[in-house]
Amino acid sequence: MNTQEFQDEIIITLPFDFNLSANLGYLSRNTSECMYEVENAQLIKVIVIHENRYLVRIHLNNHQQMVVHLLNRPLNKWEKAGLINYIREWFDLDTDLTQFYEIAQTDQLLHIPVQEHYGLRIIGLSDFFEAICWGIIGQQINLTFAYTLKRRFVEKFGESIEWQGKKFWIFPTCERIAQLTPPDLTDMKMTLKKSEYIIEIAQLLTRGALSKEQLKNLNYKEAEKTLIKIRGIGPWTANYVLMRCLRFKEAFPIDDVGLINSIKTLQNMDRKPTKEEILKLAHHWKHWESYATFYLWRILY
DNA sequence: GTCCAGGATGGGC
DNA sequence: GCCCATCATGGA
Repeated sequence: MNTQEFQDEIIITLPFDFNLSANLGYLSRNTSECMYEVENAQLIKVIVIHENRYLVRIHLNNHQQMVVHLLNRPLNKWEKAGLINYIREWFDLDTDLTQFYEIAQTDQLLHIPVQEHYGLRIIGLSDFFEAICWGIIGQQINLTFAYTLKRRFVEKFGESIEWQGKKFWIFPTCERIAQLTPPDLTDMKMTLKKSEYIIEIAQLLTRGALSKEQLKNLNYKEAEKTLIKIRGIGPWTANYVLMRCLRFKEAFPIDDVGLINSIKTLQNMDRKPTKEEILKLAHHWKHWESYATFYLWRILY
């Protein structure tokens, strides 16, 4: 094999309106995050594609291109193509935001967050199981505690790659979690219900009764209905997963406390807005509800 | 000590 | 279909 077919660096061309610091700003919003590390305008993460693990470091070069360095292994050309696809989807690089920015410019809620975080894209959670677990973990508890629970979960049941004395974690597989019993999770202070939900869903995924590919073939409403039928996944979690993992632009976690509080703040209200009031405000966002929500979150977190 | 948090479920009506 | 008690723990 000709060694010149291998390489450890990839260049990715970015949309003109992409802003790395806006995106790293989102990624560094919580210091307890355990699935990647942000430092000195660089992002380090383990990316898993077809059970292959790539430890990557991402930063910008002087030409506003994304530079991806492989830290644990070289790539052949097929792996390179797969990794580029993964990263383009992760940062939603193939979505044209022109229309969203036009809408936002004249929107009473969105014009401020969009001005402040221009260039931000919805950062994906490509791993379907991770997206569902993160949704369930985050139900009805404050974000700080949610990050603590996720870290315990990942460090107990996930694997890691060591690099320069640091561990970079891989989210636990559904196969691993499918073998657990609820006490394995309640021990780390997850509620019994959430423990049951996560294990049941891991078993669904393991036996192929639910998959990201299956949902990809459905339209938004069908996919939402499919997810909500599953115990532990309600309207909020379904839309969170559809937004961050399946990338439906119209996904809208309208019950989200963060969204509600963000609107309360921006509207200078002395009470929380009702669902009807939010729907009225969101009327102009058609097909961009997910992006609107993501930008509104940035006001608070 | 009190209130709230990136909600969901199952029961009653 | 809507309302509501309950889950359950930690953060502020």
